[in-house]
Amino acid sequence: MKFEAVTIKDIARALGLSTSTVSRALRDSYEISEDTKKLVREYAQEHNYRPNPIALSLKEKRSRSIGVIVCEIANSFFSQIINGIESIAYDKGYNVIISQSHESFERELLDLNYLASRSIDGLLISVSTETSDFEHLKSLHNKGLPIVFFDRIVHDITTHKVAVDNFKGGYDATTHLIKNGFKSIANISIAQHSSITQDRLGGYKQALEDNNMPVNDSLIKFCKHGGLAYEELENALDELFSLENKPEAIFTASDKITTGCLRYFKSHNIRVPEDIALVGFSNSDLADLLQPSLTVVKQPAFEMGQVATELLLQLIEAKRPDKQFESKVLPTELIIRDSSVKR
Amino acid sequence: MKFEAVTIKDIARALGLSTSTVSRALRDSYEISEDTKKLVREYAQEHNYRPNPIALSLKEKRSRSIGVIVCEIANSFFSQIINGIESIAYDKGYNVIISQSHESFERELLDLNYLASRSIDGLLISVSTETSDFEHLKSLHNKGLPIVFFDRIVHDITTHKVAVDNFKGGYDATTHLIKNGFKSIANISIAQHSSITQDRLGGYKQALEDNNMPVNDSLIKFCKHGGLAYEELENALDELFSLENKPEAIFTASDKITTGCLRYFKSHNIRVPEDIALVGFSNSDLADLLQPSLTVVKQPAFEMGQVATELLLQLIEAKRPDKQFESKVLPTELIIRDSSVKR
DNA sequence: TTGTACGCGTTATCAC
DNA sequence: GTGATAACGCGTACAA
Repeated sequence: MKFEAVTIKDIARALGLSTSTVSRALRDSYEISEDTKKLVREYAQEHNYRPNPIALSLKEKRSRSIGVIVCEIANSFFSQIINGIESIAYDKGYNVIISQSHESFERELLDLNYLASRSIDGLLISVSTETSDFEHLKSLHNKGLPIVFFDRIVHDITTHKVAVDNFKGGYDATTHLIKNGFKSIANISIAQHSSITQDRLGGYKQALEDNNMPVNDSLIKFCKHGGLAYEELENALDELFSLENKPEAIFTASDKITTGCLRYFKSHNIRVPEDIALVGFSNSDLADLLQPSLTVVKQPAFEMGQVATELLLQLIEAKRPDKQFESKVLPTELIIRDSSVKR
Repeated sequence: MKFEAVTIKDIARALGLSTSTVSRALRDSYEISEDTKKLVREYAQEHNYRPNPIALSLKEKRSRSIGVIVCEIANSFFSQIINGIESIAYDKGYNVIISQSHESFERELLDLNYLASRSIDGLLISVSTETSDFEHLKSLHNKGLPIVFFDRIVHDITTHKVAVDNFKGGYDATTHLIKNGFKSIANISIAQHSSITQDRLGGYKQALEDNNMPVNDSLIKFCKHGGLAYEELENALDELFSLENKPEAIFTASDKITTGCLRYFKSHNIRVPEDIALVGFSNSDLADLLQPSLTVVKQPAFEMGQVATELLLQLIEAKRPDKQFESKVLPTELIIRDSSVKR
């Protein structure tokens, strides 16, 4: 803080002691007499002494802050994750510094640079949809920066990872559509190379195969930029709806894309589920209140944030570099509502 | 970062110079010869030297980080605000440390304590709905911590403040309902003492009066805890619907309360707007996709975050303590959709 | 039981 | 034009 805080030196001067005595008294060292301790403690209490975290950081070569990079804060899924991150970090006395990549690789590089320059002790990251080159992360990781990946994983880098069972999420959603009688089922995901796309798409394909249905590539669309810009999704949907074999249902693999579809349908007077059914990954609080209420694959976002943070802090506070890394897989939940059920 | 970063000392040793020379060379001091500068710059570049922000903080007695306290991150309105805050802070090289009060006074005290102990240079806060005692903030403010209030303002403390024209927002929403033929109009807000409640309720009352309609206190409800718990809102609605003179419309004064009403109506099979009309403050991205699409009073949240941050940084970086404080008032926008219009 | 001196990384001041 | 030194706040090895 800008205003003058009480320092150990101030206390020492006021009490006619040396700074080391005061320091030790405050840390309840066995070397200090009870009388002195009491004196110091009372003075410190009264003047609201707080150790200066910056001085401590400099000394200990750790900042007690962790960096977080997500594509967007203003997105239910990620804000719930951040909530989970904060809940753990706060308890352990760590700062959380949040940066947004806005799904841009370039911006992710800037963020990373910024965070590195802020001396973070560790990094939690869900890589941007554009990111397919991981050198920037590898380089930092090799220099010793503890990293934990969550949501969108980087397989190339060996460290802790936390995600949901994306394959099963995709499989369950697609199976649900099939069981409800929908024949041609489209899939819209973020960039093709993303780990979540790979897994969710894999589940989608497996479900089709298990039900002896063909996998039709013209029904599979990717939004390279994560559908952050509506136009991107609009193009994909325009293409799907101009197909001879129009889809009867869509499985969408991200929050933004899911709600974007609803918006497209509304503006094109396409009825859900009569004209087309919809199941999508979404953590929106409002899914039950939408028109129609939305069948979703929901992720335990809060827990994901918590688990990732616990792993990161464990990594940071480990005495000897750990060589055993975990890849935690959390369950998804299929919540069935009106958007996917024929009336 | 945990891993060893290159320091000025390292460069000095490697180049056979003194640390002061290196420091000056890097800062392009006129005292240093071009040759030396070039030598130092190249070495620094090559070894990716970054000044240690912690050491700088210690020296400059400023942390280049600002604290933010909001009730919740996972709320469109506040996540948009945080977006605005980050956009400015990032540009100016400041960290943003976010804490959530979860609408609890006690938690707000803890947050404040935590942030103060992290040596923030300034504070942006929208006080919790429970907060009616401002001594904790006054005390920090008096000690010299720059504070800017946004959204939920504290009038008792003289500093910069940023909010929307809440009175007009309430007035416009209520007037809109009146013009659409609704007679008995209820109002549900967060805690009565909150600045936004005062202003929005004021606008509501004024609109009624301007249209020669009575203000009926039994139609005015407060959610002391901000409606974070659904039960609180449920009770308020139960009471409203058991009135002899049931409301024909509701004006809700916060995001959580607005969508909570929709949820209540849905579970009670109350049709909107046939059985009851609804207009509420909300910044949800999904308001247009809800059932029914929601008439909202929308706030320029992103801008609010930006303006508040600009004012705070101005305060922090001011040479001499400013005595001229601004209270910025941003416009609200009434977006009319189906929830408030008789069919 | 208490005090002195040093180092963390940086810059400002003073000296040469 | 360059170097040595002190200072920011803290904890601790070493000295007394």
